[in-house]
Amino acid sequence: MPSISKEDYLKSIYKFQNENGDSVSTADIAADLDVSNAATSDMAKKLAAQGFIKYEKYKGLKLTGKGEKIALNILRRHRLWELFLIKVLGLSWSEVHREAENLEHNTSEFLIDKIDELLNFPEFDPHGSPIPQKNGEVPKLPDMIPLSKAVEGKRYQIKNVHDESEDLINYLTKLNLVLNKKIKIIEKLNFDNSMIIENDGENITVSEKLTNSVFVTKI
Amino acid sequence: MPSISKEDYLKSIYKFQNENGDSVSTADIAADLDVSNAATSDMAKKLAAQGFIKYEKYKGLKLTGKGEKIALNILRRHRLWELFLIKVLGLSWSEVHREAENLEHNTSEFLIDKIDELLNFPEFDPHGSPIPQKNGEVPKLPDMIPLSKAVEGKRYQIKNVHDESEDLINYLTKLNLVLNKKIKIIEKLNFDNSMIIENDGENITVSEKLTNSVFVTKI
DNA sequence: CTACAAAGTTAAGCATGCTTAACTTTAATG
DNA sequence: CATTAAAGTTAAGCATGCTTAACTTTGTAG
Ligand SMILES: [Mn+2]
Ligand SMILES: [Mn+2]
Ligand SMILES: [Mn+2]
Ligand SMILES: [Mn+2]
Repeated sequence: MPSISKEDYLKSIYKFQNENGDSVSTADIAADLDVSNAATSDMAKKLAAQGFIKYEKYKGLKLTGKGEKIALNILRRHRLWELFLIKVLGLSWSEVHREAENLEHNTSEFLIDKIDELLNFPEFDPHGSPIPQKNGEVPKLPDMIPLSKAVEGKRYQIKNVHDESEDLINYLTKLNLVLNKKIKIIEKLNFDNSMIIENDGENITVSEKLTNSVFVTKI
Repeated sequence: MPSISKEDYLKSIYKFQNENGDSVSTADIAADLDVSNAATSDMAKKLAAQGFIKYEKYKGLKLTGKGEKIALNILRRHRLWELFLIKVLGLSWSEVHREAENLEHNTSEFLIDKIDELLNFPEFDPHGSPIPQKNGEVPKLPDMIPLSKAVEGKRYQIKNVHDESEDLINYLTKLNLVLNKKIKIIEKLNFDNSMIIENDGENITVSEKLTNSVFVTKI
């Protein structure tokens, strides 16, 4: 089994690969994990030596099947813990990510399966992200667009929210822009790419940073 | 905050101090944590430098107030997790210790308090050991003796079981010698210090190793 | 196609927490 | 009280995972 650090590297590589396809730059990983580029180059060699990634100097990192399996397993642990902490222990939407970031590396497969069972084998976590199943399958997300690409006058439903920033989640909670919420786009402002949307019958203005992190489906 | 290793050292020191009083030898800690004596001597210096223990070369280790506070906090985490895993997730008596050994270092104070609350602020863990409370107080155990010191013909109740050995716990479960069980001492055998006891109306023979790890009160 | 900035890698070094081997202190024995 | 075995410590070294500083490669602009 890889170390805790290696698990986090593999998870991060998976994330970027999943978002942008293909191979991932050391700089992206470094920024994501808050370590130096040098540390990431170093680790890339070790991960490649152990067969978790393909790594060509200056060309980026790419998970092997073996590496992806680990990454998905860690994501599964992370997302099951998040859901469990909300449903069973009453933690809030914004608190669970940080907690899960540690628990994901310190739980036996056995316990994870117990949690999975207690939650009745859920497919999505509290941020709308798919929970990899025990057999390795990843539930399909609906066809989403970032809220920033939504069209004036149309109605949308919130289906996924990037969960890394506690500030973002706290802000969304305050605005009551929670998962599965239905909203309407009132106006897009070219000036700063902010947006006026209708939620709970009220018009609110949201920034570009927010609209890039919230994913929606058209109703 | 101390590292995970340091937390385990402090917990171990507390355990021996609590059992045998006074100061603890490096060899005891080393055996308990399955590291070399050298590693323990090394760590003793570091723990002393940080004010967690008093350490005199060749004279043993002793927790300071600061060190004891950490040790009790880790014990609290450990024992709350054990109870939680049994009560909420249906793990078995023998499985929880190993799991808790990792979880105890990777949970926020906040989450621990939530677990405490959900369990309604319990005083004892599944092995009968006291759970240090949030305010630092340690619930009092009844006056117990090791089963090995029990007297022929008298009746006793199981009140505490050392929980480090999964084999022991599995064996006890098989014999249905569980917490709070009432038993009667039929015979003590001087030959090998084994004992014949009555449990569920049946006579069973148990070894000295077992009777030294099970603690009882006289009924 | 050259020069140069940006991106990425290598090198050297540090902290932590271990190991084994060599050495020192303690305490029990005669 | 001198000897010696047991207990404990120090020394040297290793693995992991970081850091900063120096260097190399890549790709783009002139
Ligand atoms: Mn998360
Ligand atoms: Mn993590
Ligand atoms: Mn335990
Ligand atoms: Mn532990």
